[in-house]
Amino acid sequence: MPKTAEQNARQRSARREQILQAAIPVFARMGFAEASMADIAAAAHTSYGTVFLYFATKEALFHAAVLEPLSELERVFAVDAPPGMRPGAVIRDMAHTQVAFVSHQTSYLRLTQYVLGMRDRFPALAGQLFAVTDRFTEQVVAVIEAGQRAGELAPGKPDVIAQAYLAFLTGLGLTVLGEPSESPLWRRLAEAGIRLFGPLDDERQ
Amino acid sequence: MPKTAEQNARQRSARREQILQAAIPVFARMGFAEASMADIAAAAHTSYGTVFLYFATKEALFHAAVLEPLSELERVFAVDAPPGMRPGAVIRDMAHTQVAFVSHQTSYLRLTQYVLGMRDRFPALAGQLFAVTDRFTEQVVAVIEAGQRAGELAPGKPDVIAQAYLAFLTGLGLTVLGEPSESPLWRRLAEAGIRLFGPLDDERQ
Amino acid sequence: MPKTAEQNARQRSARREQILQAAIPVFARMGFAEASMADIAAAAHTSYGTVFLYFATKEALFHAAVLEPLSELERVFAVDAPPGMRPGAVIRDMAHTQVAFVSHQTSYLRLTQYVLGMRDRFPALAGQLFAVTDRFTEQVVAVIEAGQRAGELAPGKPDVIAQAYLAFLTGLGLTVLGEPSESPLWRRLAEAGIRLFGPLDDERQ
Amino acid sequence: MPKTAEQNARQRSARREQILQAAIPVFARMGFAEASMADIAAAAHTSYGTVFLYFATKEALFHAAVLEPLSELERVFAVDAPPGMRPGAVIRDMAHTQVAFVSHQTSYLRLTQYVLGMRDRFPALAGQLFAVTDRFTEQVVAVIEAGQRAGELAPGKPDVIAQAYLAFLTGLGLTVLGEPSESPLWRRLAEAGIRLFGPLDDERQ
DNA sequence: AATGAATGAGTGTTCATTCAT
DNA sequence: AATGAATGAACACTCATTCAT
Repeated sequence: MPKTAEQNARQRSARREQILQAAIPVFARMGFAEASMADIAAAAHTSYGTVFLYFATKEALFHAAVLEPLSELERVFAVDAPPGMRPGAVIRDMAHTQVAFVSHQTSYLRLTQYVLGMRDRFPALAGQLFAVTDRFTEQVVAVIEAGQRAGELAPGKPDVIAQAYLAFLTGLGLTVLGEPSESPLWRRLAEAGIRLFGPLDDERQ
Repeated sequence: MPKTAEQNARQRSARREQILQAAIPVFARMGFAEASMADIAAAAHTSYGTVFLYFATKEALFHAAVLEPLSELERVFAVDAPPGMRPGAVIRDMAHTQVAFVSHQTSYLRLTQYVLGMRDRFPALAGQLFAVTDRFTEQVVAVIEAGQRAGELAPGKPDVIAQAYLAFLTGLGLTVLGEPSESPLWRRLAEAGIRLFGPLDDERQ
Repeated sequence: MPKTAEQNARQRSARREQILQAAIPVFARMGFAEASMADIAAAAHTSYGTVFLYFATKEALFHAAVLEPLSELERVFAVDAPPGMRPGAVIRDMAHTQVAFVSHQTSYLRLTQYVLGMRDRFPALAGQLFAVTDRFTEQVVAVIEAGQRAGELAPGKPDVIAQAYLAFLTGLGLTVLGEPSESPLWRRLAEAGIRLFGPLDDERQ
Repeated sequence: MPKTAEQNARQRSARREQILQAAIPVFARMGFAEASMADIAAAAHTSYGTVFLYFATKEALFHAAVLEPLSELERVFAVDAPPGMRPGAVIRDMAHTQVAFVSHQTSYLRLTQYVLGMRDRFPALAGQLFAVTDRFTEQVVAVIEAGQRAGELAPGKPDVIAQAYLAFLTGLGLTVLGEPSESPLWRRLAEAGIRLFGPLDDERQ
């Protein structure tokens, strides 16, 4: 009995995902040029030729590896405060969530940092990443402004603060070495980062 | 009549430096694998073969490009307060100096971030870079402790704060896009970063 | 539908042999360094890259070219007299067989002589070749001793005679110029070489 | 006081000889392509550039290294019997002298064998070497004919015998491994080789 | 759809030759 | 004359892409 079209489509997209997920850590570890399609095929437990059935070129696979997880990233990094939550608490939550995410998604984040570092080599991809960070920064700016209006944050240019916070988050992925994601260091670093916002009720946990 | 040994030595070391300085931005822009020795030779205004007279292999050139400017970096990043200066002021000075450095040395810093991101590919180099950041963190910890003892900084684990500051500095290089080094944004970012230390007299300039 | 494993294996080993056989005369004519992999690929009617699918490096191909035909060589050079044959006749047969072999396998023999001449460059290979000649010499010594005991050969140190005969055989490959293998000269040279053994019934054909 | 023209010429030719003599073993060990001009300069204790003052190209140096010692070789290999000496004794003397020469001049002889093996690569040089062996063979033929006429040698085609003897001499250089030139083996091998001529008075020393 | 062998363009490295000093 | 730095052509080896099965 032949498979239905839907079964076929499902299987195709599962295989595609399997290759994509295998490619991310390989690209993150080796960079674009030194990651070979053979490495990726091996990591995905597929044969060499099959990779090309799903991604026409290495460049296309790289693009997909960089861009497809972006929406998930953006979702996690979206600042969605429950209505009525106080801005200071929103920021606290946000920072903890995002630092926790950094502590888990090392491969993919390192890949994005690789692309950011090689802007000139991957201008289109870097552009998309900067668009995401721009949208992210805008959201953070809005929360900061709310916090400052509510008197919960010290004054200061919100866009600069947001950019400083983004730099902090980004740098964490590069400079924190081999810390397991359950380590209490991550919570402490999140607390330290919160100071960038100038919280006036300086209560620590 | 052959050149004197001294003439030769001087010329050789000048040429070596010329190639090394040309290699840094090329490696920073393209990464190790995609930077070709021909690119580097062209950037250094030398012929292809000459590069190999001064660096036996591409790997050797890359190592030199990453490691040789390190001592200069360490000198700039050293925290050397004039005796009698108050810790809060020391930190303020330090942050401004270092952010200014980041705003100028984009190529070399991006190269170090590239190496940090590819730890698995360049373990020896990454190890050396981490040794430098460790020494740097130790110095920052000492200043923070002094500041906390003097009552100029809010309490908080000094090592965590120092690491957060390092992440902030590192992230600046990656996330700030095409800002000229004279832009006032850099000063503002430095001010924002200073908040990581928890300064109690929160007066801005 | 992919090829079966067996089909693949058979095709692979045929292709490997094709490349190896093509490499032998090229290496014999040009030596290791001056034979280019492109030459060999052309001689094997394969593309450049394909050669590397079957031999990882030029050195590996050279080793295979020198060592793999050795067992065939050793088989031809083995002295296997029918039981009851008289030692003098055994020697006569052996010499004719071996000189005939030299007259045919010019390429491969020249390659072995090249390796013997460059002992310092190819110590491992030369060692293997000397091991073969040692085994060969032992066999010849045994026949000489039998012949001397039977009174069919003049006295004389058998090992020295065997070595002289080996030198004679080896030298033929280098000094005889462009003689077709059917030329009667080869038979006459074999007869001349037989004199090294000191045959007492000096009947010529 | 400036050097006289003659002093100059003498110094030039001494320097040239020094380079040439250094080149022979290097070419013999490594072959043409793998011997670098830098190796040769080092072996000759000259600077790199100086080699090119005396030999315009590597090819020219190789030609000189192969051809210039040829006349000396031909002199040693010349069969110059004292008038009145019996042909059998002439042959005995000749063989001992020539085997002794082989035992001493390993480098240069190996170089000539290298050229003979690579006839297609060095046709002009190989041609010259074959001319020498031809002249040599002619002389040996003459002695053999005299010996056969005098009844001191068994009958047999003199040119075939001479060629067999040449093969024997040539092969000695390749197959005898690391035997010091004073070893008695060389005398014994010479004796063994003499049998090629079919001496009728088979008295050994 | 899946496989992996075949291809050849691209790059690091060597080294004979040139040449300024 | 002597030196050794500079040059670029040549070659081994890699690997993305194609394609026959």
